Amino acid sequence: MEKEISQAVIRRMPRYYRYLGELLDAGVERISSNELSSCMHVTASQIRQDLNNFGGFGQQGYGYNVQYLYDEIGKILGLNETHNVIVIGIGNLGQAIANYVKFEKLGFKIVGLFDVNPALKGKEVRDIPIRMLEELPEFVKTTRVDIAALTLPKQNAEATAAQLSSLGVHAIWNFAHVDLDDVEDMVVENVHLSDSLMQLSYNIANHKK
Amino acid sequence: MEKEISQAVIRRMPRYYRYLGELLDAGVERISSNELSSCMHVTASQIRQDLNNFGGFGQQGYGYNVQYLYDEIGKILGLNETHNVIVIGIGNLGQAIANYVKFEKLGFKIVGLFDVNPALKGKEVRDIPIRMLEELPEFVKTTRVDIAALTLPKQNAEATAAQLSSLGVHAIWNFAHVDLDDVEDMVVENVHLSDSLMQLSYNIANHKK
DNA sequence: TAGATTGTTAATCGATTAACAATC
DNA sequence: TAGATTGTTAATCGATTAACAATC
Repeated sequence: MEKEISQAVIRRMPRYYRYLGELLDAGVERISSNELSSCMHVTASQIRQDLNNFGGFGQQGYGYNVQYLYDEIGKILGLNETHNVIVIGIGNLGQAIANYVKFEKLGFKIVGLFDVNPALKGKEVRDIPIRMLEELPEFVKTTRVDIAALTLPKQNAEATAAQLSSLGVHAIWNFAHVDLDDVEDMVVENVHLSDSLMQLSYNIANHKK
Repeated sequence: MEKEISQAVIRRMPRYYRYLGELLDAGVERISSNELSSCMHVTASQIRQDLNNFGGFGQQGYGYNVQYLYDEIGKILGLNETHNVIVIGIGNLGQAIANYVKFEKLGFKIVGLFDVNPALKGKEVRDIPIRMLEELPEFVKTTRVDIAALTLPKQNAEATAAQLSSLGVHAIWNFAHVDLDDVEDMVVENVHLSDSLMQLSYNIANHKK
């Protein structure tokens, strides 16, 4: 890979993927950057620039083959590989994620659930038993874990992240309201729900009438 | 308000708010943009630029008073007002949101829960009864609703959004995996969890070793 | 007053858009 | 071949960083 691709581009890729999926479902075979532009409300120029970061997927005079482009973007996003996911912190949000079937369709498979609350021990979510966090080191010895979803109180997030790193788990989907940028050798994707809600609140207050 | 403030700036405000809150908890009274810069991993220049979009909150030679700046950012984000929130779609995610106490501390109050599934009718989450979606028009007549959280299948999202608009609810916190940009007179904040997961997947695959 | 640090202007950098030659 | 539409270079726009005068 020559040049680093900006996160601004990466953020748009899943959206392309979604629209192409819908076009596929609708039976559309080919599409031009211009047509895609008008349904996605982005410029055709941006679409072509974004895609050409990864290669030339289109054909002059024709446009893009929807199925082909969909598959290629899937590969770019790493969706050709299955990802094993564990969820740490089985409160409401942790359960919601464990239950979200949609993720499995994208190749993200929940393989383990962990909590520190003994009352939850052995309970199941979608046939997956809740284990105690202390069993984690043992667990990762026998099961590959690609991603840990952290849905736990922020007080415990940093220590857990550090432990995960030492156990060889190097990607975190972080729902705890704390930054984990400092963790050694870790890829982190943050979902800060309260930040999102505050943004909404700002935009409500400053909505141009 | 003179010039529009960019969403890039707005996105950073909740993060400032969080760090200042933590400094407050730690008993810190004043802080310079430089100190804040080093703990937040952003440039001091950006901090000062961001803040000065909204006014001069600091003092030369002193820095910023933490409590004052915290309060001011809270006001900027509209957190001085209480927001009444309804949740539409009481699956796992809807329940998780209804249960998330943290939001109440920020002034977001869950006032109603709605679903289309009759089996849920009358069940309660944190003392709030689940109502049928058809009761929504009646409900908004008696209760102010500032924000609707949409945690429902994407098939129903667009129609529900349109209905909300017609009922006078003009802000949506959207968890459905569909874009709602076209809805008349509506402020939308999207939380696309699967997009976020795909971004993580990309960054795992392209993590520089 | 001297030192520190802001608020703000200017310079740089990067991302988006426009234009067009290449080519299917 | 003519028409369409890409891939890509150049132009523009906006956001970030640097610099410094203002001032507490």
